[in-house]
Amino acid sequence: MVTARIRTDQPSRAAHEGIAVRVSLKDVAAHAGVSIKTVSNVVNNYQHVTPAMRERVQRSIDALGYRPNLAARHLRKGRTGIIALALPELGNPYFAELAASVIDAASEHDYIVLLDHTGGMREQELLVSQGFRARVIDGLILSPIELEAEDLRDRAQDVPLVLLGERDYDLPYDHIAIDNVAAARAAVRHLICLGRREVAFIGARRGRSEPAQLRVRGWREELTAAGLSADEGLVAATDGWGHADGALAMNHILDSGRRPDAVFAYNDPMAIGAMRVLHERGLRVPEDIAVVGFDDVIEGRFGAVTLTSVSPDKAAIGRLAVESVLARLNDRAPEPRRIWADYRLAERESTLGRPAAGKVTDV
Amino acid sequence: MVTARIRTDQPSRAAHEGIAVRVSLKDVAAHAGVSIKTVSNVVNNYQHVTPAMRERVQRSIDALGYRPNLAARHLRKGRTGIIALALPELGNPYFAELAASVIDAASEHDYIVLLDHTGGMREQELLVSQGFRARVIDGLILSPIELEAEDLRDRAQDVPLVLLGERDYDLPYDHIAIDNVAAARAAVRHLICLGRREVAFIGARRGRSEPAQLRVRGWREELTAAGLSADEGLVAATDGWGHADGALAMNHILDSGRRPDAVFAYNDPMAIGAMRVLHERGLRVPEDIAVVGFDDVIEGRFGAVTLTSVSPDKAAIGRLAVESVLARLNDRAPEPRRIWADYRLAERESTLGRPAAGKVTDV
DNA sequence: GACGGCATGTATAACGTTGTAAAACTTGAG
DNA sequence: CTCAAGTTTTACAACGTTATACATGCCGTC
Repeated sequence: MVTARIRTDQPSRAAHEGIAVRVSLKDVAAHAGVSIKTVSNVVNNYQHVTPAMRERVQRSIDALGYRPNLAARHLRKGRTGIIALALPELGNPYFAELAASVIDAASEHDYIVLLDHTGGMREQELLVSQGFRARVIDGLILSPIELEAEDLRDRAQDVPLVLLGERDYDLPYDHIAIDNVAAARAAVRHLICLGRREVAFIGARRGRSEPAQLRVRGWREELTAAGLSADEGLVAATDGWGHADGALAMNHILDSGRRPDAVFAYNDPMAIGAMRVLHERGLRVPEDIAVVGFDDVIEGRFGAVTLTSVSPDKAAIGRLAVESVLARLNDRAPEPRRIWADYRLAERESTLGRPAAGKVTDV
Repeated sequence: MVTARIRTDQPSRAAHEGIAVRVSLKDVAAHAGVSIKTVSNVVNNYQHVTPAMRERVQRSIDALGYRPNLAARHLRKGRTGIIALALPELGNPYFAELAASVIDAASEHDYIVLLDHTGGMREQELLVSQGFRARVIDGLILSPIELEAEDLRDRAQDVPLVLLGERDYDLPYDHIAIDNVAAARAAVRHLICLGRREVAFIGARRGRSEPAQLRVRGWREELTAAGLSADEGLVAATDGWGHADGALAMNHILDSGRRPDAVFAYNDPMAIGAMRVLHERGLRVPEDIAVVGFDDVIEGRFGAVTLTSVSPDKAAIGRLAVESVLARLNDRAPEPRRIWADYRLAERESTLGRPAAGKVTDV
């Protein structure tokens, strides 16, 4: 069969007219009357090329509209220029914002991001970590939820892996996170300083125990340190981490007859779900119950009651994750590191004495 | 330099121990004592392979832990198995949810999604549409904001392009969207049926005119059809489409001395930003001012006042987009089509007579 | 029992790129 | 002028895969 490729005398014109033309180094070389490798040298900014030659070849490149074939380059070099980012859920705005920050950071290094989501399910996380979902990647940034250390232990080390988030493995991989225990303690301390004495925790994960563990621990430690009781009856387990889960958990606590004067939620959507329930039940935030969330997502700043939240430096996390992956790719790979990103506590109406009045706060 | 590849007598064992081993068809062929192509045939489920041979080769594949090299396959076949999805913003939960739906749909066809975001900036959209940001893709799904028709007209037709969203081009590309004019009219009609007479529109785009145009048009048409005046003084232009922009716009309208009895916002985040302002100014929703948003993002269901919103069928949009791209890839390419996705109006507290009481609504 | 036809397996040549090594030029010193 | 020591360019062989075309073996049939 005749190859379906279209060649014209004036490919540049053809290209301009929108006809598919694939131009290879070979074509450029022929056009410029030099060898393929010389063209390659020009394309790759090889040092020893005379300005005259560079000029001449560049002219042909422009004329033909040549663009390197990445598949071939990849096959040859073993690099794709793609890193994968696997997150539990895109629906959670925290992860969406994180994804944006990773994409931007990667793009600064001329890397492109392949995005995947696991739903926080071990099965999916396993597939991702072993590269079965995306097999064209130079590196992987994974934010695991259910994955166990053992799942990662016998992973083929083909592509470098960087872990994100709250899970705490003892494994030879870079891990980027904020200090969850300290951050949780800061949040709870803030509540205690407001005079709250019964602080509920919403969002311990039902079933497998690990996720949220660190934040629960922070909650427990801080209460204990303050001489208050860390009453496990005030810890509400949930199946997921969405608004609805927060609402369910809040209802559950209130239905059990408890009346905490503060709630610390695993994340913002859950805190907002909880606030909705409080509103429905006629409980005032923060007068009756103060609420603190985690992640500082944008929507927390625009509710009827704006939400106090632990605010991780998402931009830094994205940047650090990308840099870690690329460092390992380029063999500048030091010992596996635990990298702590910054965070702060963004205080808003949900923990203030007086609720809103005036202008939109803290945008 | 010696190639860094490690080969052992028992690669499977090595793989299990996490040592990087790259196994090619050649290795499998040697191991099974057959030709490379035969192994390839097995891998590709070629029809004419005896069960015995298939069995034997498969055994070698498993033993060596062979996995096809996608770069090579791509180079040979001209396909990557990757489609790109370029959205304006991931921070907007609508787009995040849409991304999730595209990823899922793609994964059903064994395709992987490369995600990019343009910030809604023409420059970025141009780069994306011409494939300068991602050059390893089989197809592109783009949700443009500022891009003009002319920008797409002289695009090289290398990879199929499918357009998403409100922009309305007369170009030979598939376009998937809901009927924005009709949806906007439905939203405004709903407000009118509630007895509202002064309906403001928030979110006409400042500067370049196109985006939001269809929704503004729907607003205008429906008001006119109802015999009401489509007062352009009630249309607030904004720079972006976030919560803060909605808040600014709402403030702007109120500061101008107008007191509309309803607000129709370009999207949910803007509607929520507007509601926050109304709350700060002591105006009640819906009693004083009813609010309708667009996109039906999850957070609209958990505010103190839940938000009525136009709810596009995001799953369908994602699915249709992926199917369109793949159809065009496989040459089953009919005439460029405009495909309408479903939508409905999700009615909630922000347009009800009486606000919440009872349970979390409509999750 | 040779022969067409079919099912099965194989050798080889691409795909477009870059690394290596060697060839072809410069240049400047003796 | 020659030759050594650069600098610049070239030829060629990979990278791992699949398409093509061909070789083989096995039927049943004339």
